[in-house]
Amino acid sequence: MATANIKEVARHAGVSLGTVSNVLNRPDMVAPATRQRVLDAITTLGYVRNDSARQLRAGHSRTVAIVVLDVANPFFTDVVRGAEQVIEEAGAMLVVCNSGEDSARERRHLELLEEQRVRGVLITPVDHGPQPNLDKLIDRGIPVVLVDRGTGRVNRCSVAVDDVLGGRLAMDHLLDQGHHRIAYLGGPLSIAQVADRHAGAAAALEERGGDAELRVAVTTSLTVAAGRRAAEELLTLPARQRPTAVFCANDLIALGVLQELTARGLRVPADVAIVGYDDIEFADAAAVPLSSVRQPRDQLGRTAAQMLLEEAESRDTHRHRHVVFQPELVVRRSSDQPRRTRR
Amino acid sequence: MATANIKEVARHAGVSLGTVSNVLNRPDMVAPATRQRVLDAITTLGYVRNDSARQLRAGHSRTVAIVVLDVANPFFTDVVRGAEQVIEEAGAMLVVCNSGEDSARERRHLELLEEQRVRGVLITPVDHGPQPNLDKLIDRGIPVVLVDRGTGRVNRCSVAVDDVLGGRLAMDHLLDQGHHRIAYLGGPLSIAQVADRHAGAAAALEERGGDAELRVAVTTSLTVAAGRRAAEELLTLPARQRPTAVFCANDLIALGVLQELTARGLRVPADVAIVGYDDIEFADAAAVPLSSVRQPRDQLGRTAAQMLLEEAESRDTHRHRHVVFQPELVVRRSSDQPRRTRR
DNA sequence: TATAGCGGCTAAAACGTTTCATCTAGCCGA
DNA sequence: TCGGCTAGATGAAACGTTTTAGCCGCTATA
Repeated sequence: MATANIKEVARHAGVSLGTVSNVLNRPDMVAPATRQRVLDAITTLGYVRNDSARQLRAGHSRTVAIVVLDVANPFFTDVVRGAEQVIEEAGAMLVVCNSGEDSARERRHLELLEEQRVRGVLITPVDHGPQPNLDKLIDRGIPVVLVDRGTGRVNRCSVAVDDVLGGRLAMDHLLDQGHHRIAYLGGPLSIAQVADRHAGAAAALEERGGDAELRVAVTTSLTVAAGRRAAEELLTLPARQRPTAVFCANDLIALGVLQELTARGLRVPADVAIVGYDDIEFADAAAVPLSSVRQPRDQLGRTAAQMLLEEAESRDTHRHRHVVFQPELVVRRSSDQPRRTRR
Repeated sequence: MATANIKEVARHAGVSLGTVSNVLNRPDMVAPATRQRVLDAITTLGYVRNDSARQLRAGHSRTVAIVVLDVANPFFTDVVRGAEQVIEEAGAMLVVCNSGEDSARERRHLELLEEQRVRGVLITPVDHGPQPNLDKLIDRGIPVVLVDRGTGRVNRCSVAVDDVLGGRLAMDHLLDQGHHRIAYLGGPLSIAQVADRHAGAAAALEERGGDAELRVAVTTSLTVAAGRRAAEELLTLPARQRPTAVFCANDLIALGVLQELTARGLRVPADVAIVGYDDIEFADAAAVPLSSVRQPRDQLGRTAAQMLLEEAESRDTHRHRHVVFQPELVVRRSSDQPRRTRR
């Protein structure tokens, strides 16, 4: 059964085509009796609006896209949930595209989205350099908001979380607890987040002066296994040189460290304190609940979506903004034990 | 700058409008020289196809939707990745919608998707009962494939994984290892998966005869915390009645059990063996790597997508199918130790 | 030499909306 | 009685494609 169109509805209700459209879009412009007749016709015919035609007329669609690096990554899933909320409240629709860290796929997605004349694009781009694809979108008048990447570009909005501050928070906490020998575990340093978190930690240490030292162990990846290996390394040190606290670039590494240390008979936090990063769901559920730096992920998504909608509404008066959120340290058992200052 | 349309391209290239369309859609129908002229015009004008117009003409879009219960759930993210792969290979686009287990949102999504005349819908419906929304879609000629839900409806395809078999596999394994006192932990039983996995385990036990016994402990949720509580309960039993193996309805529970047992000084698997379900990423990374029943999640997505595309291609000749996949037991350390039969 | 066939192209119709300029009928005030 | 006004409804144009019927000029065939 071919779907009924607006013309059939009009005929069925004995009105003109324009009237049906008015019922749909500006219901109070049409007399109640007529309106009811039209609505009846709509239900009896099972009429459903044709969005293509609507979009064609309008010149743009009512969907917003978000292009993420990995749909399965909890960071992005939370961002998506936040964005979704805002977009849906605005009566629009959010479509999620997955670039899978593949710039060819990213480009393909952007092309399709452009063909669809989407209202705007939230994106964490695969590449860090110049982004001709995104510039093209913007030239076409499609607003783009960068998520967690390269704040500061002049022709688009962005949202991000301050990783340097995150590093600071973790380090300040460990220093407050009285630790003097501290390690930073994470890598590769080519990942901006890893480098920033380290920079923050180092800066905090610097500022506090004192005699505390920060040992850096670069891992090859941000996985549980890498964390275990790093912990093994630490254990080769003589006890008196061994760090009494480790700050990990993410929670997976931290969990690996936790596992390896307890397996080798060390107590957390009594012998070694641990602070992770990301506050993933498992941080709280670990054998020893893990202290971690939490990023306001869904707020990231919400804000990005709001900025996008705002730009889409008022392109001319819009001024691009770059919002940086502050992370927050969640202290749990893994680092919650002040260290007797013995020296 | 308003986007150029096909007519401008035609004028610019000195050909008719239809020729441009042919260059776009059936390039080899047009003489090489002309084709090149058109292509040049396209690039110099920065022409981008307008998908709305295309869809309007075609009567349907080239996008397929997947509606999941939770974008952040690893099960669904893997299904999405599988589906994505197939859909993209077919030159279409997959949009991910999140119902968040809220049937109102689900309905809203389906309405929008219907307005968009999507090519088809993959969905794990929120409600188990009759599904008038889906029936409506199908009446309209939009193919629907059920994912991991209510196989056997006659007017749509479905894919699922055999949870009963999964329960069997786990139980057979534990019996093979020589266990006689076994516990099943999970709940609430109102969740079909939880009930099915138990049913499978019970059936396996039944068939094997023997004197082994299965103790069932119903938990209130499928979380790490629930697993810990369940383990605590088990520990109140006198050692001689305590199960020597537990099969958990999912990995979160299993991880909770593992944590609690080791915290209380029991060894896994020597004192108690554990088998989980789902084979989440953390199963392999746990303190004691966790045996688990793995579901072919991305294959679920791939197959569902294939069935959908097939149905969309040939609606008339299409026969609905219900594919049930078999799960697979991944044995790791947590259950990898035959038990000396001492009785 | 007439004709059929064919490659290459054109012109026009159609898809289903929204919008906008008009039209009509009814009412009020002059 | 007439002109002006308004609420309500109309009809046509426009959005940008794809598709289809048909045209033109050429070559191969009878």
